[in-house]
Amino acid sequence: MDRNQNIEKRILWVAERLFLEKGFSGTSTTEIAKVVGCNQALIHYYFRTKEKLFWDVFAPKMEQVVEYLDPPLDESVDFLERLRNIIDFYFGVLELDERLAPFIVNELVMNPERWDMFRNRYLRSESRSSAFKRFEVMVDEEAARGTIRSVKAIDLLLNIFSLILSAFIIAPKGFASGECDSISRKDYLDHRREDIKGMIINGLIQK
Amino acid sequence: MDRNQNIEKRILWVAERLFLEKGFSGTSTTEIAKVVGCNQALIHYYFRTKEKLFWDVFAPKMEQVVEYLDPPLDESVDFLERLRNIIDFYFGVLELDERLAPFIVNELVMNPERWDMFRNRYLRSESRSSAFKRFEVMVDEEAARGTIRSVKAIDLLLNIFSLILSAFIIAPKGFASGECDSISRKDYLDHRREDIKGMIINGLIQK
DNA sequence: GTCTATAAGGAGATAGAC
DNA sequence: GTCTATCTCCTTATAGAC
Repeated sequence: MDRNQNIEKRILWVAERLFLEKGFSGTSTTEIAKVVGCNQALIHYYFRTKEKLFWDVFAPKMEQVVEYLDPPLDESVDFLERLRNIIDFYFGVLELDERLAPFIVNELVMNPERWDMFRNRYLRSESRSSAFKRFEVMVDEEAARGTIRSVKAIDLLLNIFSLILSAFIIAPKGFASGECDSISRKDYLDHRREDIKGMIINGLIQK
Repeated sequence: MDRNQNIEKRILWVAERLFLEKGFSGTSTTEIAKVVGCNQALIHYYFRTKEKLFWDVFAPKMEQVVEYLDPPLDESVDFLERLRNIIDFYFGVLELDERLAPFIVNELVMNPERWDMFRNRYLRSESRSSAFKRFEVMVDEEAARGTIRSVKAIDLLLNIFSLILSAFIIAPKGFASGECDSISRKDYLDHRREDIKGMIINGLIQK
């Protein structure tokens, strides 16, 4: 961290780190101040409340994540390859910062008010639903052509998100009872990514 | 609640409900006392600390969940049918109390010390690992016979747990952006259970 | 066994000096 | 803009009367 940045930015920077690591309620403004190297009153001078600080920290981050919800759809490859790319893409987003998945589940999904706010701010937009519609059309066309079995796009997306999110939530904690203690986290995640792709693709292929 | 039960049991009963609904840190001993109808000091008289109360509440519940980790394996039906039964079984366990999945993620998986404790107490036992070994042998045999594609048992289990847990975590909050607001929660869960079974089974069938 | 009272500490937030 | 001091509230936990 650059100690010469202005304090407001340093507060944002530290708050982001602590919120991600210890959660919102697990982080006190006092602690943020201590790490920043200022006093606790200054946090409130700049951001008034802790909740507002939270949104000031994560609004830009969420914008960025929502950007990612439109993965580049390379039209030159077939549907299954496109799907593989999408999975790689989402997985990659969460891999950029491994604290992101636990954060999303804990602070957004688990917290009704925050989730509503997030949903209204970022998921209800025109571009959002049209992106989903495009995906839906793509899946329906493919099913009609008989290259994949008939599935609803929403179910497919839920399965994909479930598997990817869980890879970062469940697994790091050694859900496998010692099975993945010996291998590195990187290897573990690589393995999960490939297995999830295999799972999804195999589940779609027409028998 | 039977108001005539002894207070110790009523504290356990109330604590369980509040811990499940509002999480451990979101529940104060003061609030538990208020609901029980006694004073807050009594909580500490019986359970000494809040953390000990937590384990006294959930140890029996965890015993029960771990029991369930050995689903009845009906040897008279084929492997895929057995797998369907297993998925139904796990899904049913979480459906018994829908607050259980969020609780497991929030209080156990997300909390390193608790997870270690849970793991050491309940998952590292002899019967636990031998149950997994039996499952592993079953999967390996089936793959060798060629009825399913070759998968590692641990990957299969991770995928199953990921999908089931997420069904209770992600979905209730309307991940689908309005898509599942209109249908009942029961319908939603039924749909997810069937879709997950289809997904897993389809992903296993040999091409 | 159950109570009141209170200790001891931490939280978020604000007032006001500089 | 940054500080100290403080307010108010709430937490877990304990001491001691009954």
